Amino acid sequence: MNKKSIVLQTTLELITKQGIRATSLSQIIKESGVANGTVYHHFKNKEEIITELYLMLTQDFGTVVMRNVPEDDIKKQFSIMWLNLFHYFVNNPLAFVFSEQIARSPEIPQSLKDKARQYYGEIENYFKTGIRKKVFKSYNSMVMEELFFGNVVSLVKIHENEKVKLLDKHINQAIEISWKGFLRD
Amino acid sequence: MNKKSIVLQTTLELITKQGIRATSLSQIIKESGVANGTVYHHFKNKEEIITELYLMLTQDFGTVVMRNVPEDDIKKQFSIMWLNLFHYFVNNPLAFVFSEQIARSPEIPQSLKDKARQYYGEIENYFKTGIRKKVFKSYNSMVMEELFFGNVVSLVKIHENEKVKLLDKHINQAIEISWKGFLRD
Amino acid sequence: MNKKSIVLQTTLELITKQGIRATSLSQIIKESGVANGTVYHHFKNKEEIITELYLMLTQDFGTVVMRNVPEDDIKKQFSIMWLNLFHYFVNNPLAFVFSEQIARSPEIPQSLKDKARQYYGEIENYFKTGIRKKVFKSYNSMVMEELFFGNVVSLVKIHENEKVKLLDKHINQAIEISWKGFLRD
Amino acid sequence: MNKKSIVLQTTLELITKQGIRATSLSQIIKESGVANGTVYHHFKNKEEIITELYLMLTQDFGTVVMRNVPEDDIKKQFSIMWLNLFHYFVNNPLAFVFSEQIARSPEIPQSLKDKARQYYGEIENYFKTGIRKKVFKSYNSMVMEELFFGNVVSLVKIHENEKVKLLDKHINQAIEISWKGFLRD
DNA sequence: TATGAATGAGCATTCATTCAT
DNA sequence: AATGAATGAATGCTCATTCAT
Repeated sequence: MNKKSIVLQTTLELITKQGIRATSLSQIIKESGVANGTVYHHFKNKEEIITELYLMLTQDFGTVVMRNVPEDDIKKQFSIMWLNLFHYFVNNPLAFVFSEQIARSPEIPQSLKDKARQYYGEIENYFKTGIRKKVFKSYNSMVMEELFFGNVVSLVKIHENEKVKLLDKHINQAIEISWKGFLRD
Repeated sequence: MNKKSIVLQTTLELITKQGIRATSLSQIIKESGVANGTVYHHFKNKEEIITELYLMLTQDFGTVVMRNVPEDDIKKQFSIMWLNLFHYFVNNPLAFVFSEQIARSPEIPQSLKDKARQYYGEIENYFKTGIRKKVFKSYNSMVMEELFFGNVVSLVKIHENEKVKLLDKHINQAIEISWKGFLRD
Repeated sequence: MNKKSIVLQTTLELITKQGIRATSLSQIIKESGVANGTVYHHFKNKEEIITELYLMLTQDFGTVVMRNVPEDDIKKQFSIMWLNLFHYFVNNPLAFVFSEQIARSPEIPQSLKDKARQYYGEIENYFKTGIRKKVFKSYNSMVMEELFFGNVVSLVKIHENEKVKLLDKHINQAIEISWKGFLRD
Repeated sequence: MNKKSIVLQTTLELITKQGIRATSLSQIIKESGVANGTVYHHFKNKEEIITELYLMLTQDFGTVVMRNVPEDDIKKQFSIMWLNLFHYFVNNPLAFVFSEQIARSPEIPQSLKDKARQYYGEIENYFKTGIRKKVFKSYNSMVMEELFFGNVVSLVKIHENEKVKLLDKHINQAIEISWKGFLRD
């Protein structure tokens, strides 16, 4: 494992723990046991570390969400997508942090935000298909996506909070609530 | 308007624009035109400014959410609560930022987070009543609250994004989706 | 003597010894015994220290050159001006360094360079008068000024070199050479 | 063109543009497209690049100044030498920068400075001959050289300044002024 | 001959905070 | 109540240089 990877990995961990702004380069350097200049040999500046990290994490985002999604059953598709996203965030806290911070933080350049947006393309397609098939009511697709996404996020937040033990039962309830909202009456 | 208020107001604006971590005391001082020491005369440290700001913003949170909520009609209650929360966030971006950052950021002490939690008491009651009245299915109440809350947040985010013009139509769709999810079949 | 003056004085000495670029802020801080942040309390950045120093040094430049210059005798005027400039540079090495570096160095903003230029106004007038009085041949006045100035600089350089002891005799020779060059045949 | 030459050439250009101190090795490396270590393969350190460059530029200095200088006519000799030097500096800005910086900058070792000095030997001889032939007044020869040299430099500076268009007329005036100063009355 | 990873001292600057007035 | 001089740790970054390949 070369120094560059070490830096990336360390940064990943620190940001996950503390957020982007709270993570200083000095901390990254100290934690990773790499020399000051070494970081700058591999990265142009601090932002580039974060950008690279972000790209690493999001590049497989689209495929992750669609993993094991069956061909036909639109309801099953919903559950699987929902859980895929949920587990992805739970297992990739940084990806979650990034997703949450994307809208606001100026640290993440617009180009990246746009790139992230495109990963949702598959989700958008899903909802449009659902509407065409008369399963979902014909709501605005951006609203649908955002609510779907937000529902997953809400559950991840409960999970993260750690004060409450999140059970499978709760997750299934959330999926059910989420699903029902979009249905045609 | 005394110096203390000026500092609070300036901080409010800066945090809204840039987030908590990105807002430095020097910036607050420069922007507010107040002297270095004056800030420290009124506040013990930077954290105290934020805490005080947070308390200012959230103290009327509970009443805001319940404003104009009718006695009987549970569906109308839902819409009004939903919109109250939505408009509150749209008009108080800092409150929104805080809400979003509460879960994660270590800058906000746990005591405050707990305090914030209690404001949701009214919402919790609402859902419990709804379940008792057999309008809502008996989901876990924390899940319900969090999803309700998250749905509002999702819409605020669309609104904030500014790329898309959020119309009343979209808001009504969101409320409908949100409401349907919780219903008994 | 307040901290700001100490910083200015220390910087003056260091730049005189080492040149502008060779003088680091850390050095200024160490040498002046002032805290890091104190410097930045008084100056916006390193450039501002240099600018302020430069203005301090050059503001009396014009009057210095014309000090004790007699009314009538154009030859005596020449000698006095020449010596005024010479001694000014010898006694204000930084002013000399600055003068030398003005043309090239990008550290000194154009606005300052222009300001410096205007101090030469008196010298320009002197030569124009001399031409009108048929004492000097009618050379281009910028050429005359620049050569006059350059002659002084040449002698200061010999003086600075320290390898050769510069005697009054040499200075007088230089003034004579300088004077004769401009004369009408 | 091998890597070593590329490095030298790039350094030459950068120093000409920015001065010695402002030119960093990293810049040289970036600009020349040569690898980090390659520079250190060819040069012991940064100073050696500059030294080598300096020697390259000055080695033909003596011959340049004396190029096409006629045998007899002492006045014609003066003009030619003057113009040779002028054009040399105008065409070799780095040589000019070096000449200007020689006296002060500690980056250039004394040994080099002495070496440069010796190139002026021919000029020294010229003036001594002139004095012997009773054309020049018997001024100190170092003073004469330095003023001669300084006069050329003054014109180069006007030329460099670019604000004023330097015409042949001006150059001829400068040569005339320069020449007249040294003459026996 | 040429490469580029690695280093750590040093740089200019920003930060939250203290304290005398 | 209000000021602003003073502090020094910390930040992001550049530098010249070393070394194994």
